[in-house]
Amino acid sequence: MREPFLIIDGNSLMHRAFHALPLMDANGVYTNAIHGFMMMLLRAVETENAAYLAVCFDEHGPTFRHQAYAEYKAGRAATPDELRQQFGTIRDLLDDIGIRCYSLQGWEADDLLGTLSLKGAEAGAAPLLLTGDRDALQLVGGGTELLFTRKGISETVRFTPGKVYEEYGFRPDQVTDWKGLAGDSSDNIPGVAGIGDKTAVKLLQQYGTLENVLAHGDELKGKMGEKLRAGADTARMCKELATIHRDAPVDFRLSDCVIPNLRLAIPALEKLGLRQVIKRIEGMTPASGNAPAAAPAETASPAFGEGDALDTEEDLAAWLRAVPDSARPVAYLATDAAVSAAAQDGRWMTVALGGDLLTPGADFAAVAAVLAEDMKAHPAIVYDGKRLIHQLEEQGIEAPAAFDWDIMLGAYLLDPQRKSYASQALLGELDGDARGVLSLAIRQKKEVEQEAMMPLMRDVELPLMVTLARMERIGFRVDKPFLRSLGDQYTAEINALKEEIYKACGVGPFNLNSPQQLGDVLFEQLKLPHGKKTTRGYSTAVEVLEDLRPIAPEVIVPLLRYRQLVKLNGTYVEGLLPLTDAESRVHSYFDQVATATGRISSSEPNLQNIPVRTEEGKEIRRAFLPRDGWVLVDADYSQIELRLMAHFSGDAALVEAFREGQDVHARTASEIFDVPLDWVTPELRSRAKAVNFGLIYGISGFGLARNTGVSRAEAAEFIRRYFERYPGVKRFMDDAARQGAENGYAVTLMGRRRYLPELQSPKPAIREFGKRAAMNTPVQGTAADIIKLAMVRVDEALRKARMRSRLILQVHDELLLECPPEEAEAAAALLKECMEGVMELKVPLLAEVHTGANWAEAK
DNA sequence: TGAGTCACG
DNA sequence: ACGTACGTGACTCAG
Repeated sequence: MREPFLIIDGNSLMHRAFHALPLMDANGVYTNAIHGFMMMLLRAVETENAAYLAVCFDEHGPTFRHQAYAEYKAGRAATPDELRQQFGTIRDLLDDIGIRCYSLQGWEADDLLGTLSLKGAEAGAAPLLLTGDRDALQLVGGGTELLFTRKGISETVRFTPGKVYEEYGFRPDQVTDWKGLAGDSSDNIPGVAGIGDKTAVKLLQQYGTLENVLAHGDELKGKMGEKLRAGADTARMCKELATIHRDAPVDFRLSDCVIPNLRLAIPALEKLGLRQVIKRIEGMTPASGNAPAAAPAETASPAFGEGDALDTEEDLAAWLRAVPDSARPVAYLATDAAVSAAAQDGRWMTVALGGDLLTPGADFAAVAAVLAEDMKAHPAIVYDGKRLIHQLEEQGIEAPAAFDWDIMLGAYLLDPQRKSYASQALLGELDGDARGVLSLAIRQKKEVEQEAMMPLMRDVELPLMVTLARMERIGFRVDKPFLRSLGDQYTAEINALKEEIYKACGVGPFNLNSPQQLGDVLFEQLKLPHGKKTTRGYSTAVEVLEDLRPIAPEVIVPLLRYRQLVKLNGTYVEGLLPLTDAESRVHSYFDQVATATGRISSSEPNLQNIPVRTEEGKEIRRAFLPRDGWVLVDADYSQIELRLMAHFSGDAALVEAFREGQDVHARTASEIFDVPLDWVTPELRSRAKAVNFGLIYGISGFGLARNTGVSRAEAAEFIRRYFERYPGVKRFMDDAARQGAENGYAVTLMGRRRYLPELQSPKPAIREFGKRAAMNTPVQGTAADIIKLAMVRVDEALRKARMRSRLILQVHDELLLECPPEEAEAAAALLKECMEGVMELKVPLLAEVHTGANWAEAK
């Protein structure tokens, strides 16, 4: 299926928008035409589901070929200053976003439209012109269609050849003939004096072309004949003037026109005050506009059948041998049905997979072996390389240790908030084709480079992908008998608690797991005072129940215990056991593209939320074991987020606390409660700790109060005192929020970005949320950068030292190794070294290491 | 499928 | 003038 290639006449649309909209300005810069232009562009991209986009402009300056036409155009009213300025701004804006613009000295924008539509169709796309210039109707046909703007900027009409005829009574190729005869006052083309639209159409319907009309001029009687003979030369000239030339010497590659992430426009649009446009971008579904699609091969390999179902792994091997180094890296995509490859010179091939009589095709293992061999020698461009590694290893094939690029990771770095990184969402129509992977990768590399995230990709995300794949494959051993016996204890106690609760409530059995039914019993039947309400009824969350404990302990105490045990049993015993493999190991999936801040997430099972805070919960950790006879070595960063706060803010007191190795919460307590360090009580320290947490989350008095139980006034006072004592931190927080608003995104130490459209919201609550995210993201995100880099270093160091110890888990600020006992000491030292030495900050990084026979012991 | 709850950093 | 701590995933109920 041909993918829509939207080609916009920039001059036409800017004029159209300028005249349709009242003048608007932001700090003295006029913006009405830009606003209108962007709205038209976005609507067309979205409704047409465009995969490619180009914008053409006139290039003013010396003209040669079209001098006559230019002179005519010069006869038009000069472009007003208020519009002229906007042309410069829109060009910069489009460049910023990465939308391909074409302009060529001596050529009009519509010549470029004509040329690009021809080339686009040749390259396999479906060109769609967007313009308000009727001349362009002549370009319709041969696969090209046209959207003609109508009614200001709000509507367009779609022209196919049939629609042109229906509307005007002549074919697209007769547009110039028509203009030669009837002229076009808006274009300063006179046509033949005395011949108007209707007559021109009649003549063309009879004679076909202008030349033929003139040749038969003698046959025409009366006034019309005279007019024609008199105006013949003018008519020929007018036709020439109206003719669009489709041979402009443009440097065109369809892959250059892949639509970039339009969110990139947000910071610049914000500066221009174009909120409506921003909203429009935010409202777009990822599949439109944000879904860079792929270029079909511009020159397909003649030597090998493209997508020929009979191609084999030998054909792939031969194809690969024929790929010159200059055409590498090669992109690969493996789906259930096929493996395809595409090279930088446009050559590509597909090997269909099969394996039974109904679906003949190559054997995946055989194709995969060829693929892996090539990837080892030449790092490749892939989609979801981690999955590919697993696919290869399942076939007993050694996977490559490095990749050139992964478009899933690329898409994540460029927009970590996307809902989906499914190949369908990234590649659109070309899903399933390596050519799509290749062209998207090319686009992404440019953007990642532009946004200074290349080191993050190269040194962190790409190698980490390989490390995570290994961690997933290795897994974490679980003590099943121990877990089962825990489960039995929980179940017995849960059943007893159930009875106790029913009895205490004085009502028959009801579903304790239903917040609705529980709320009904507690607050309607027992008439206990209710706290906050939820959409469905009363909240039965722990905070609420805790408050009820003194009022109705006979119900609440067993209920809280019940809740705790049900959680432990359901999630961590019964949830975990079915996930173990034949070796009693669980293989968590580490999602590298899941979070907005750069952290990884863990699922099936989630090993990042195994209980630790309560003694009851900690028991679960005893069920996590190293390989038989080995030990676990665990290391966690001490206060990494507060240390980063110290680093970023440079705040003297905070930096000093860490450099001196002080107990930072105690120091904070001493500062804000104005007592000597030695006098800090556990109570004061715990309050100060809450304040420190609050800071990391983007502090608010309300939040601090709610979380610590102190009054709002007290919370506000704590914060006031904190900022008084730590003015550098205050400055950092304010700067973070301000920069978030100015740039439209928050950024980490390694350049990872998170876009913050919330800061543009008209709703204050949403904007406040945006501010907190702007303050938290650099801290949480940099911590993520740091531990990710440490993981890569640890993995590398272990292999270099030829150790058998291996990384098996990451929990945000914690790494876990399983080690042969004789390596434990060395592994612990290596782990500490890698984690602390990962980068040099204004304060030292500290990692605390422990060894144990199970996870509880190693903490 | 979304809301509520709760486990973690 | 407004409702809130930041970031996740699993389980359960109920529509």
